[in-house]
Formats: sequence, C-alpha cells, structure tokens
Amino acid sequence: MAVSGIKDSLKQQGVRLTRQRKILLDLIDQSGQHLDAERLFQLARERDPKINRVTVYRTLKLLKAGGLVDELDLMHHDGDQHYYETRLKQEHAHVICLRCGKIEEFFGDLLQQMREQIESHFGFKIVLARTEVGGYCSHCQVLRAKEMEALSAESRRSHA
Amino acid sequence: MAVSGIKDSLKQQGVRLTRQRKILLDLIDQSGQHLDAERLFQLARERDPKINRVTVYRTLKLLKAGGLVDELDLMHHDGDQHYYETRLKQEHAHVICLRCGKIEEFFGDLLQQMREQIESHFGFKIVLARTEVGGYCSHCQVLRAKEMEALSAESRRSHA
DNA sequence: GTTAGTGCAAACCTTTTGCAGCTCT
DNA sequence: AGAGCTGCAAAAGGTTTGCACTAAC
Repeated sequence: MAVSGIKDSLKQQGVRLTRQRKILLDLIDQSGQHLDAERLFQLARERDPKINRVTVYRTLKLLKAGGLVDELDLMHHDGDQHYYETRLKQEHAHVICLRCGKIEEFFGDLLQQMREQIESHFGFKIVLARTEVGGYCSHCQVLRAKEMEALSAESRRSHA
Repeated sequence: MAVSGIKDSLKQQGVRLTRQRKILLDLIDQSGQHLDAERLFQLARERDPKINRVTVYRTLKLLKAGGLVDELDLMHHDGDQHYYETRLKQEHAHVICLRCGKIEEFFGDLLQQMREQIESHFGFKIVLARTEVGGYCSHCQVLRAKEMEALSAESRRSHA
C-alpha cells in the first residue's frame, strides 16, 4: 500500500499527520481514478462532514510540493481544474477521449528515453514531466462520425 | 508567413476576418514567444486601445477549436493561465525551468513514435498532444544548489 | 440587410490568503 | 507548551456569458 510509504515520508519531514490528511491520503491512494480537488472534497466529506475545501487544497499542495502526488490537467477536457494521482514508479502518458472522457494510461520506454534525451541535450535536470494526449477512443470515433453526418444533414435541411 | 494560411482557413469556414482578429493573429504569429491571453491583450491594446479582453479570449477559443493554435500550460510555472502558439508542422515538447521560467523546445522523432504507438495500441485517434517537462536548466541548477545551502545554514542558525 | 462579432458589465469556477482558534507531538 | 494545522470568510486570478450595439460580408 503506497499510502503508508507516503505517511512515513511526511512524518520524517516533520509534517503532522492529522485526521484530515489521513482521510485525504487514503482517498487519493485507494481510488484508482484521477480525482480533482472538488471530487476529493466531496468524498472526504462523507468520512468527515466538517472537513473544509481549503484543507483539501492545502493538502494537495503539500503532497505535490513533496513530490508524492502528480498534478495533471487531462487536456482540460472537463474544465480547468487539476487532477491528482499518487506518483507511480513508472512514468506514463495520459490518453483522454475528448468525447466520453475515458482516460487510458500509456506505459512504454519511449517516455524514459525522451527524459534522457532532454536531460543530456539541454543539461537539464527534470523534476516532473507530463504527456497528455487528447483525441477519440475507438468507440467514440464511430459515434462521432454519425454525429457529424447528422449535423451536416441538419445543415443541408436548414439551408434548403 | 503562417498567418496568411490561417486567415484563408478561417475565411473558408465563413468566419469573419475582423480588424481585431487580424491584430491578434498577427501578434500570435509574429511573437516567437508563448503568449498568454493577458499578455496578448496588452500587446493588442497597443495597436487598438479599444479592443476588449473578452475578444481575445473568444478569438483564442476559435483558433483552438479550429486547430490553428495549440494551448499550453507550461507546467503552470507562473500561474494557471494558458499559453498559445501557432501550430507547427512538427510536434515538440516544452521544457520549462521552474526557477527562471526559460522555455526550451525539444524536437525529436520520439514524440512522433509515441503518437504512433498510442494510436495503434488503443485504436485511438489523436487530435492533440502535449508533452511538458519541468525542472532546472543548467544555469539554475548551480544557483539552486547555492540557495539550498544558504537555506540550511539559515535553519542551523535559528535552531541554535 | 443579415448575421456574426464586439464591448461592457457581471457572473463563474477554481484556487489562495488572512486570521482566530484548535490539535498534534 | 507551542508550532503547525484547520475552518471560515473573503479575495484573487483566469475565463465565460448575456445582451445591446456595431461591422463584415
């Protein structure tokens, strides 16, 4: 369970492990999903109705600064909020369907290779990296084609 | 000049080429930089003091939807605003120094390879892709080491 | 002349800040 | 005990919307 490692890591930095933080850490770690602050807040509220939205933001900021979670944008497919996930051992890209919002994770050593190329090419020290890809999943490609067709039929009708 | 191509592309979609849009298109294209909406607005105001911030946002949205410009986050190194650049023929990653804000662009066929792998692996149709890398440039690595040293000396003093 | 586009004001959404009081260690 | 953390209220930052007027085609 990755969360216990995170808890240890925090303790060693002299960060207090409060009731609220325990709840949030468990939620981020358990849900395999990519949660945004609001969703995390809603879930946390089920366990502690007194918890404040601000505490969620502060905790996320703390975890991000400590490199314990990664912040994602997921192509802003659903607004400008940020999403979070516990930092995995292996880097991966996020593949977002712009129609249904489904998110796939792409692993592969190309990401690691690129990291190395960038570090050596620029003499750069990478701290965080993010690859996000937006488009249409196999399912939505079909649906979208139908939608486009319906749309142009509509347009033909109104222009007649 | 890429902007004339964009203008043609817009005209063919029945989009009106207004004075304001001409100004904004020219600014985005000319400035080799990555502008955010506010900066673009400030620059546009020098050419047309009457132009409104809202028009800037609407134009950017239009161009983005048309695939004529790409929206970037640049790791939110300076806030949560978005940055824009005219879509280049060749895909590239953005490498952002978290200390000085300098932005490098990384070209290389790894990005193209990854695109292909993702499309074939998931049967996904990619519309847009974005790779952003945050860390420290060679210059700032040195400066940062000094800063960290100064900070821990400070901490030792206050705990004494 | 139409319809799309603009400016203005106001709203919106997400996130941050100031501060008094509470709590972990 | 005391620094660190929380909740509350309020503000900030970035972006969008409604509407009457204007301009491109």
